[in-house]
Amino acid sequence: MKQTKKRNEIYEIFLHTTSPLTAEDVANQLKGKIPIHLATIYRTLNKMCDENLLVKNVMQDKKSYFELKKEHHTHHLICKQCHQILDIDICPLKEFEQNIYEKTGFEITDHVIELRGICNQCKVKESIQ
Amino acid sequence: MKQTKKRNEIYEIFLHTTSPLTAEDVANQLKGKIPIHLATIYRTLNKMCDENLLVKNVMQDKKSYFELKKEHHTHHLICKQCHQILDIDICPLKEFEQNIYEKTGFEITDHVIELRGICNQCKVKESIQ
DNA sequence: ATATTAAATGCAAATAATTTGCATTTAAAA
DNA sequence: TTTTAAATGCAAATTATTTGCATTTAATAT
Repeated sequence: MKQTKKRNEIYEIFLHTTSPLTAEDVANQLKGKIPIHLATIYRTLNKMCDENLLVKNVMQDKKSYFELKKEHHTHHLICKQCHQILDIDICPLKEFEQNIYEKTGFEITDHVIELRGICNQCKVKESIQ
Repeated sequence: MKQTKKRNEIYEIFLHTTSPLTAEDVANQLKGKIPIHLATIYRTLNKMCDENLLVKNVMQDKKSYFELKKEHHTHHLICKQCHQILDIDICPLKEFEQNIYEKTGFEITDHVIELRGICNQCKVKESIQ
């Protein structure tokens, strides 16, 4: 792969964000900074996934979300109110997958979890009103 | 809501299938039986979700999957080889969600899990060759 | 330093799942 | 049986994403 300004700028964004981003999110962050076509962003993001720099993940809104690939994968808490996405490091499926394997012989190789609800701040705000 | 032949036929399909179906899956099952437009299928499926007869769920292939709504929700094991979808009744997130709530105050109200891997049959087949 | 080559980019057009507007039909209520 | 609101078919719109192609650019060999 070739080192370009655009590629670096995109990668920088992920280095400074913990929550998953769509191609459009990336485009918005680059707006005003550098001119870049949305198709290029898509191509770059997908390539970075192939190179194992990022991971892609389709959420219930039918959009692809990208984020930095980490050794130990993380999951996310998505607040339905303020749309903020919180990272959690614990994976609740370790044991479960082992269990399933023992019981059924089905070997789970990868999983996606989407957790939605109301974050603490929003709940506090709600209770005040 | 109005009782129609088409609606009933669609609902019947779900009563006799355990795995989640796309609108196209439904269309294929109805092909030859009754003439029905794909748009009608989509509208019916969505309405049935509003009526809490079905639940919709977007998977990593970016398609919407529908299935019968049950009291206790189920999860699925998707075989990457034979594409069969297996139902599992256990939900691995009960405790976890409680835990998250206690630690962070984030109240998880709904979750989606997609579990992919290789089913027992496919693994056996593989080992034979 | 320069020429060469393969990858990256921009742009417009294609794709694919799903939705929607509108005219027509049909089930249920009056 | 008439009335009315919901259901249906069809074509066209929508939305996120991909792709073909011409052009530019970074990395490589000379």
